[in-house]
Amino acid sequence: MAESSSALTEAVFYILLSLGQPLHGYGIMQRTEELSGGRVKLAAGTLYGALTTLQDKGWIEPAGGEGRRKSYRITPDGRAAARAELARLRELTHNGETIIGGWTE
Amino acid sequence: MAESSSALTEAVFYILLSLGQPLHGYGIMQRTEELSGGRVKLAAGTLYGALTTLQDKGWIEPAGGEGRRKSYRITPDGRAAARAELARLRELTHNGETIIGGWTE
DNA sequence: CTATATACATCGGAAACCGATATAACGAAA
DNA sequence: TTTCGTTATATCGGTTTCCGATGTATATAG
Repeated sequence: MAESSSALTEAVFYILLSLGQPLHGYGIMQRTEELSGGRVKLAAGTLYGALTTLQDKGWIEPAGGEGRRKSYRITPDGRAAARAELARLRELTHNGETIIGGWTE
Repeated sequence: MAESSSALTEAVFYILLSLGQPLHGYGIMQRTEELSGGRVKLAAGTLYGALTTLQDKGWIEPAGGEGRRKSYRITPDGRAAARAELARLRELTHNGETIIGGWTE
């Protein structure tokens, strides 16, 4: 790939989408499954690994936590990354529609 | 992720889109860059690795080759995979628009 | 003749995902 | 009250995929 707006993985995109409001890890799992209509189920390893990576990137940050839960919130950089990804997805979808639309039918 | 329609990488999606007509490896590189408006540039390792993987999956197949070029064509399974990916992209784009559209603004 | 573009291929390293495993607290049912 | 399912976080090893570098070779343009 190697380009300006590098692709986000589906897991990361849904994690960011899930954090419109502060939410804890397990809640992100559930919200992702809900948002995707049950299609995307984050594995524990994927989620908690990504939470660390995303904090290192500054796209999410801790937002306190009640009891044993650890909540996170999305940062401005995180929102920017999600918007950039949406733009990439739109372009990709558009290209796919144009080209695949011209196949046999 | 772990789901019914597993995500294709951008590299693989563009390789499939490039093969509307039989084309050789290097041509796929160029066509991908062209189709993506210069944004996606396939690294050699990515391309030739993916060509092997995609043949193993039965999504592309050899289509002869003039001289030192090796051409490939997409198979019906390959087309199905591209269409499934397009559906996934549409859903993802739609979800992204809905949710991100509700942010700050 | 030499540099650039074409063309294929492999290698090692880095990400990212997954499933399994571990730990632990909670609430409900038996 | 004990046991089971859910909530909740975390780590580990293995697999896949990508990337950039490197290698080889031919063709073409300057």
